[in-house]
Amino acid sequence: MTKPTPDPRHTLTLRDVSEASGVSEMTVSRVLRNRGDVSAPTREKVLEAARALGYVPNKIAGALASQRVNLVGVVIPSLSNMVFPEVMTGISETLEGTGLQPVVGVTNYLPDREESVIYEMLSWRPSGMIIAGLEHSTASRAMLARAGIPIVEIMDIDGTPINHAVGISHRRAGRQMAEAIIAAGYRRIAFLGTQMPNDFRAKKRLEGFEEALSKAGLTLVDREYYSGGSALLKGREMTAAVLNRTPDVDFLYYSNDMIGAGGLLYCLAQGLDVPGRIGLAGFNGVELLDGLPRKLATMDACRLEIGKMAAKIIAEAPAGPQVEELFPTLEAGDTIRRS
Amino acid sequence: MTKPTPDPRHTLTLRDVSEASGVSEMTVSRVLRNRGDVSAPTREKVLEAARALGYVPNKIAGALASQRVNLVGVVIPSLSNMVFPEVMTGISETLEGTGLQPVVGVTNYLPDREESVIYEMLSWRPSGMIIAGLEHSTASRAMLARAGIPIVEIMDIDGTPINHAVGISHRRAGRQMAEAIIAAGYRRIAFLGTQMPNDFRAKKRLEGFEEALSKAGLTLVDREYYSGGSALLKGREMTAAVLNRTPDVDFLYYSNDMIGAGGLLYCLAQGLDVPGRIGLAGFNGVELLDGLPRKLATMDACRLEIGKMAAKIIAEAPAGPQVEELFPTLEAGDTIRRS
DNA sequence: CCTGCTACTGTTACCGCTAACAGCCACAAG
DNA sequence: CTTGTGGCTGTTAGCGGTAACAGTAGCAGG
Repeated sequence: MTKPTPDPRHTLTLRDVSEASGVSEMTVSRVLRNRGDVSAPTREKVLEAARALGYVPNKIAGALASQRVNLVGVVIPSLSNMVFPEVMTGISETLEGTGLQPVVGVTNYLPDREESVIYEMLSWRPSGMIIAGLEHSTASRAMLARAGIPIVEIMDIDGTPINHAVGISHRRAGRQMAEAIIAAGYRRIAFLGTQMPNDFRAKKRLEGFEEALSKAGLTLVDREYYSGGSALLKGREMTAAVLNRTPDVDFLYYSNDMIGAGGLLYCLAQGLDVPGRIGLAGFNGVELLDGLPRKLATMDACRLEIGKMAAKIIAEAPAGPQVEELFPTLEAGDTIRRS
Repeated sequence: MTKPTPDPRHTLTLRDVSEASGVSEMTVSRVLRNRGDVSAPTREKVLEAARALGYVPNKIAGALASQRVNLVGVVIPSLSNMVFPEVMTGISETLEGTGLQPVVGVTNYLPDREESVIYEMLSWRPSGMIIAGLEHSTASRAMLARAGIPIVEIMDIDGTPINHAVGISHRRAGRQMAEAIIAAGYRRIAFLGTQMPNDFRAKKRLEGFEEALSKAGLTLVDREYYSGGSALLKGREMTAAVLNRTPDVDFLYYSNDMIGAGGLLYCLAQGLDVPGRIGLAGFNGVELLDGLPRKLATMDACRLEIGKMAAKIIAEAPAGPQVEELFPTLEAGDTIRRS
């Protein structure tokens, strides 16, 4: 008489597989991890038993025993703005095949939330962390610094990284855009952006932008902020507000492509001559918008590349700190006058 | 002479905090988890020591010992299409305060990938799983079924759930849209969608749509598929192709709002009378697009609500299976003729 | 025959934490 | 004085795996 089927509600362990296949737990472990030498027949027996039982290894126990966790924490402010999904794609692609796996945490641009997300992630002892931005609470920086794992701060390099960093200079990006706008002959320039005190990158772009303006003896003739809601719609509304308040404005600089697109649609609907009477520019190089009637001027933020390089750094865990600056390209599109 | 500072590279354990504060590891554990009775002064001492050392608990060990993991696996096909981020928002909001935390896995609509994502997640012994769709490989279903945790399949209810399900009937959604279109007097109707054999929900919508057409004695006069690229741009291109090939088409039904928006912009640019000469409709109710010159007809997919209800089921872990059907509302917008 | 080596399998001791239980003390009640 | 009782703290024994090491057998070479 064979042993009765064990309680099917009991979660399986190596011991179950070991008993079912008549070898030690250690051998089962070796088979399932493809590590060490196991004879072909034994291997077959074990795999067969594991499959038959529907055994799923317990990584918690495995990780505790081996002191190795194949997870990489990724901390980003938001998933809904088109920029981070692309970064994630880069990370996933590069991690593929390294045995590492990304785990995402979202902070909604809240420093407190960031701190708790980091804490929570570190408590799972990941093999590395990728975090958007260089601005973190003191506690966050301290936790990361003493975690003893590679930390990569991404998107931005205007500041002091904890360890590694991959990104672009947003300050420079803002400056370059301003220079291009000025060179094209625009002079009465307004800024339209999000009201997010913790979007440091948007803030830096604006700083660089204003810096370049002031170097040319100019200042912003108007500015408008929004928060929440549909970006495209907000872009329309803000644009209407600015045009109404400052009718002689000749350029609108948006903090992102989505509100820029809303503005563009509004200007076209109003029959304004774009880019003759008025020019527009955004930021990000969102592929999503390629189908607009006219191509919005923008700067691509190298998102895919940033994801790939960050993941590469984690996978290779270089000894010394590493800072990689990428250089966005300005795409003038159809909304800046050509000389 | 005081003890020398311990190796700062050594990762901290409860023992370090226990030594630093002069109490047992157990008491430290109790303090850090707020469990059991600990005197106020002891509590203070421990917290102080933990903070000073920068101790981050090891959840791997904790989970193994307590057999409890505060993680909920969420398996979705994609992050870049505006639909799942909103579902995630619903999940996060509801999980907030339950002590549970979502962990996302992305499958890119690939069944093999889905299987490995599920396996990987289950190996961390989460407290529950939320998975998009009802179609999974036999192995996936088996793993989920015997994991002994609540499983919620979301988005769709046209099929047999493993356990719980929350979603809408996509077949019915397609049917309803067709009925509205027919009622508005359109007769020469084309379909434009994605070429994704594994997007079962889009497929079901189309089936329902055609079913309703045929009940009215109609068939699709044209169809066009695409894959990859910028959805807005593809929408334009596909629309151009259909209008070119079938000039007398009078309605374009898109499988999602994004390509629908591209089509809308194209039609408007061509000076076509929308919705007089030609009508358009999409699917999803993407808020993002609210800023378009004209509001595209669509059906909202109840994404936020689905996320919330799924999370609620996980948190409450009801005894019996539970299937929740939600009912999307048709938003006629400005692209279907009003009677 | 012994040695050394390779190929395979088993034993033991943890990994860092928590459940369960066992003290200990002060104080109230009998 | 004994006995409870509640508040607080410590001890012990795992959780389910894996690293490290310890066999064991078979076989080639001297």
